[in-house]
Parts: sequence; structure tokens; C-alpha cells
Amino acid sequence: MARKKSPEKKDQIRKAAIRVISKVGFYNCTTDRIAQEAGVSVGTIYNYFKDKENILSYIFEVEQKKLHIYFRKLNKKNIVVPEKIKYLIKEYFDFIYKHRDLFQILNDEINKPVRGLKEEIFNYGILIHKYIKEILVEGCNKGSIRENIDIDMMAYMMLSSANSVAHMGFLNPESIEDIFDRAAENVYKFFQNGIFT
Amino acid sequence: MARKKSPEKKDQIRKAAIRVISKVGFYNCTTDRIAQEAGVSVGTIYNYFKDKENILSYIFEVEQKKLHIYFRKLNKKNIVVPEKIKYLIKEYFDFIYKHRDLFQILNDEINKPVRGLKEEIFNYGILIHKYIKEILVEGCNKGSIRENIDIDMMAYMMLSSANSVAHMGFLNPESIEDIFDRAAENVYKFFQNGIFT
Amino acid sequence: MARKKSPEKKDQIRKAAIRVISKVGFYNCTTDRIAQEAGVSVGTIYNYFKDKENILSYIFEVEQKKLHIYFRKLNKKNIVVPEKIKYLIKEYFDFIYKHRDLFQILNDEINKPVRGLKEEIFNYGILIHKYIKEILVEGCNKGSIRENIDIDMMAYMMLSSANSVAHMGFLNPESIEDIFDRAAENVYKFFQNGIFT
Amino acid sequence: MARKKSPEKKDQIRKAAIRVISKVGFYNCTTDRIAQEAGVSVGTIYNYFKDKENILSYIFEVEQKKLHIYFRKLNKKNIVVPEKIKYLIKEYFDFIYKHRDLFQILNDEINKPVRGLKEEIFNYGILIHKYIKEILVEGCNKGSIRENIDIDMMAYMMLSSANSVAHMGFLNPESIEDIFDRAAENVYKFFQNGIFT
DNA sequence: TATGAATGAGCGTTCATTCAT
DNA sequence: TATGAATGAACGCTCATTCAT
Repeated sequence: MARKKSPEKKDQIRKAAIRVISKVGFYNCTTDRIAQEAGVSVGTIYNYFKDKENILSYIFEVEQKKLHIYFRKLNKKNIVVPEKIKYLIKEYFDFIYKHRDLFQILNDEINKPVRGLKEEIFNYGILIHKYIKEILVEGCNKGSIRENIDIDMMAYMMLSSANSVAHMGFLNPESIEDIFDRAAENVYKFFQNGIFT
Repeated sequence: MARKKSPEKKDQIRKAAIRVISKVGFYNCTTDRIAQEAGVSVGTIYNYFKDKENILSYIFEVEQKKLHIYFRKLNKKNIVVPEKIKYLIKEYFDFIYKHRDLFQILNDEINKPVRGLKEEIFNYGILIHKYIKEILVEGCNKGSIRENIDIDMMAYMMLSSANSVAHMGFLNPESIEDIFDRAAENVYKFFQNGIFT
Repeated sequence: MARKKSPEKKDQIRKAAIRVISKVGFYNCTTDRIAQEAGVSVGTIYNYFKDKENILSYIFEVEQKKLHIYFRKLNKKNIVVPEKIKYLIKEYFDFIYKHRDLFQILNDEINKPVRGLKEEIFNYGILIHKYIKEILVEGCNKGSIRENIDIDMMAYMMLSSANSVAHMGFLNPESIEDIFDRAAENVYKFFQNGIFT
Repeated sequence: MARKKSPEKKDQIRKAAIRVISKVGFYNCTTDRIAQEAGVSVGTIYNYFKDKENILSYIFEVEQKKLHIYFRKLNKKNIVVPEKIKYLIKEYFDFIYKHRDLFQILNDEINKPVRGLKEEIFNYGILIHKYIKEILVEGCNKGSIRENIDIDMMAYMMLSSANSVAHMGFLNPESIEDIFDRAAENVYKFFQNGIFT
């Protein structure tokens, strides 16, 4: 009997793809390059993925699962909403800093015009907003968040605010550490007070 | 005398390119498609643009100029900073709603990792943030904006917040009008009060 | 009534073409480039020439006429064959040195595989050999040239020998003057004695 | 295991290219045409060659190696210089007659103005002249060749003389066999005695 | 299953030629 | 006649995908 398709190899390809795409963008990223980065032949990629787009989908599929697990854990913690948000922001920036390759892709692909979105990318966007909204709802119910906000919009604004700070960091490599140091606090303060006196 | 190289034709191509790119993204957008959309032959494109990338650059160059003119006018108005911001947000959403094709491109390309950015795209990003920061500085000086904010970060967060709401609108075509109706007000309130009670 | 096609302009284009072709070769030479070099618009070229190939043909046509005139004059001179050949070689190198652009083209195109030859290029080759052969025949008749040579072949060998020395000169720009100084004498000596002791 | 990148295929493409180029010239020779002639797809060409120019380079690289081997063998033979030259001419014409396609290319490209030459073409020109010069030097040393000749020029003249006879043959297909039959002898006699009585 | 050579549709770009002015 | 913008066929080359080994 033939060997089973090894999940390790699929992951190896996924990670290689993340590295390559984050460096050159999805469209400049060739299957040859991914194969090389993964230490695998082109043909092998097609044993694990239907086509090139499917690799991108899989990347988001995996992240979706991680997201799921992360928020399940978070919601088990017994902390008030403002603390939860503060904590979340902190961890989000730690995550981005550590997985900047992945962030580049997420941030790049997530803003693509609708038609170009593959199912999984779209779903990933939906999911992450869903979790943020859940926290906002909880905050509204418990009275720590203003009731007159549009929760949908707010979720979008919050996520994009955080992402934009990270993006700003990567655009300024010389001061990236400084930016990430202050990022979480500044973002939280913005959420807390807005900009006006 | 032969026909003169007409600026109208260059604009015709620029606009066609905006439509095509916004639909399929820069990399899926072929020169043939742009030519077709512009009602022009491929060769003609190269009469006005050095190469395909140059079209993208030109799109941003034009928007940069418009931005410049717009903010010069805005700064001549005699209104206090909070009003100026309120007004700006309102007009920004009107603009996006009207020029959604363009917005898709601006919002898409502006988030690209640094390396891929052409000069003009990069400069466009710089410029728009510069103008926002000027307003924030004015607000700080006049006491209407909190002094302890990081102006750089805040500019990034504000712009991306607004963009994310617009993006949310385009992701939900069935309720796009409703979203844009409430967009300006909600964004302003977010800037004003943050999210907490 | 419209102005007549001016022969001056046609010549202006011809000369521009020679300069351009000699620099970049026929295939890298664009009509735009010729027009620019001639200080004329592309369209104008097509008023004087059917197509691009026709320019090349015309170049050779003109040279053919010059050749004709030159040899008519030469044959009126009352000198013995060996002197005629010596004289011819001398003048040929003077000509090449002065019109190196033209030589580059002649030498380049004349060796092209048969099928690619335009009528005029072919005829130019025929003509120049014809004149050399006439001299050889005269020499045979008058007893100054060996009778057992193959006149056809000899004409080819003589012309190509001279050309190769010129070519060698252009390949060594640092010693081109020295090479051309010695060229005529060396070529003549070769014709006179061959290589052996 | 996939098929190995086979040197046979590279050769197959090289030979196809020789046939096509000799027929239509390098600039009229398209990659599609070479692929077709080689019974291979365009893509495959690029598996073995960096670009179209590289095919031409490779053709000359191969010929260079053959030249090298041939002259090494020739120099081991124990014959006097005049015999060596006679022998060489004979074999040269045999070679050209058999490989006329290749000759068209060598003879065509070798006369190109310097600038257009690829490294390998240039080197091929250098090499072939070098070997001829070695023989001439040997002849001078051994007293069979006149000492007052310019060896450089003579090498150029000898090679081009032979080539011109071959070229003449190909220009007259109806008498090509006759021409090649007499070629070697006539060329040698020219070298021996020149043209005069 | 893994390999990587082979494939060929499809792209960006060029440039000889045309033709409205 | 002169102009030069417009044209579009044709090219070199890439790269996702296939398939013989």
C-alpha cells in the first residue's frame, strides 16, 4: 500500500508559501519558489493542493481554526470586557510581531475587492469580526460599552485600527520595535477616549 | 498635421484602468482588457504609458494632486478642528461612494508590503497621512485634541477606521446605502468618545 | 498642385538609415530611429519608401550606381593591370575608412543566407564581382595574370580578403589607423606572392 | 523519478536552431519556429536555454570545442606546413559542404559589427584565427612561409578567402558541387602563388 | 508518493505600417 | 506633402499544471 499523504508535508508547504507570499506577494509568488522554499518538488505541491489558489485558502483555513481555539480559551477567562479588550490588543500585537509574514498576507488579501476573495479568505474575515462583535455585545450587555454604537462598524474599525498601527510599524523598519512597544497602549487609549479633549 | 497626443486619451485610459483593476486586481488586469475597456488598441496604451506599472503610478499621481488641491481648500475654511474633522469624514464617504472603483484600488494597493510599492503609491500614502496629521496638530495646538496621543499612529488609525467602514459597505452590497448613510456619523462618534461608557 | 517629392529628402533618409543600421544592425534599427536621425517623421519615410526593406534596397541601389561610375572612370585610365589592382586596393581602403558606416552594412548584409537577400543587395554583390572579374580577364589577356586561375573564385577571394582586413581594423579600434595604413600594401603583396617562400 | 534533463534534448534544440537560423537568419527566427523544428514546446527551450540569444551562444560554444579538438589532433600530425595547409583547406570545404546550415550562421554572425557580438561568438572568431596564426608562425619559423607577411592580416585573409568560395558555392546551387570540387585546389593555389604571372 | 521535465495558454511589449489631420 | 498618434499582429518569455518515470 502507498504511504499516506503526510500532514507534516502539507504544513511544510503551507509555511513555505507564507514566507514566500509575504516576501513577494501572492502574484509574484511562483509554485517553483514555494517548492524550493519547502524543500519539495513542484509536483508534490499538487499532491496536497488542487491549485495555487488553494494554498492561499488553506493558509486562511488554518488561521481560522487557530482563531477559533484562541477565542474559546479567551472566553473562558473570567475578566471584565475592558480588560479583555486590553489583553486582546496586547496579545494581537505580540502575535503580529512574531508572525509578521502571516500578517502581511492577511492584511494584504483581506482588503481585496470582493470578487477576488476565495471562500476561506472571506470566511476568515467574517470570523475574526464575529469574535470581536461577541465581545462588544458582551460589553454592551454588561454596561461597559456604550449602547448606541453600531457593533458591526465598530468591529471593523477596531480591527483595522490595530492593523494599521502594525502596518505602520512594518513600513518603518528602523523604529518598528518602538512602534510595537507603544502600539497596544495607544490603540487601547484610542478605543477608550477617542481623540478629543 | 497628425492628431495631437491628447490628455483626454490618457485620462480615458486611466479611468478604464481604474475600472478594470478595481474589478479584478492589478495582477489579473491585462493590457488587452484595459485597451478594450478604454476603446483603444494596446499599442495606444504604450503611447501614453511606459509600461503597465506606470498606469498604476499615474492613477496615484492624479489622486495625489486632487488630494493636494482638496486640502488646500479645506484649510482655508474658517472652522474649528472638530467641525473640520466631522466635515472631512462626511465628504470622504461621499467621495468613496461615488468613486468606489478608485477606492478599491487605493485601499488595496496602500496596504501592500513596502517592497512592491511604486514611488507614487508610496507617496500617496505619505501624503494622505500628512494631511490628517496636520489637522491633528492644529487640534492639539488649539486644545481641542488630547495632547497625549501619538499623532502618527492616530492618523493611521483614523484613516483605516474610515476605510474599513467603506470596505464593509462594499462587502455588503445589499445594505451598502444604509451603511454609507450612517458611516460618517458613526466614525465621528468613535473618534469622539471611543467605545466605552 | 502638390510639391514634388524632393530627392534631397530621400537621400537624407538614406543617409540617416546608413548611420543607424551601421550602429545597431538592420534588425535593431527601427523606422522611428531612422526618422529621428533624418529629422523627419515616420510617415514621411513611407512617402519615399514602400517599406523598411526598401530602404536597404535603395542603399545598395545607390552604391551600385556609384560603383558603375567609378569603374567606368577607372577603365578609361591607361595603366597596366597590376598597377590598376594596386591602385584599386588603395582607393578601396580609403573609401572604406571614410565610409565605415556603409562598409559595416555592406559587409554584414552581403554574407546573409541567400533567401534573405533582396534583389538590390544580390545585384550589388554580382556587380562588384563583375568589375573585379573584368580586370582579371584583362590581366589574363595581357599576360600579367596567370591563366590557370578560376576567375570567378579569384574575384570572390580578392574582395573578401580586402574586406576581412577592413573588418579586422574595425574590430581593433585602438590600432585601426595602423591597420589601414598597412592594409593596401599587405593585400597587394598577398595577391602578388601568396604566402609561401 | 521524473525524466532527467537530457543533453540529447539540448542538442536537438541546438540543431533545430541551426537549421532555422541558417534559413531565415537569427532575427527572423522565432522561438516558436525553433520549438516546432525541434519537435518540442516553447517552454522546453527555456528549460535548456536562458533566452533566445543563449541558443546562438551555445551554438558557437559547441563549435569552439570542436575546433579545439580538431586542431589538437591536426597539430599532432607530422607534416610540413604547406601540406598541413593544403590538408586543412581540403577538410574545411568537406566540413562546410556537409554542415552548410552551420556555415551560414558562422559566416553570417562572424562579420557582425562588434557591439552585437555575444561573448561566445566573439571568442569563436578569436579562436579560429588563433589556430590559423599558429600554423603561419610555424611556417615562418620553419622557413616555408615568407617572413615579411603580417600574420594577423594574413590569417584574416586566408579564412575569408576560403569562406567566400564556399559562399559563392551556396549562391550558385546549380553548380555547387563543381565549385566545391575545385575549391580546395584553387584556394591553395592562390595562397601559393597569388594571382600574377 | 515524489519527482521535475514538458507543456502551451497567456501575458507584456514592440514596431512596421496606416491614415486622419 | 508632412505629421505622428493609432493600430494590432507578432514576438519572447513565464509559469501553473500535467504526467511519465
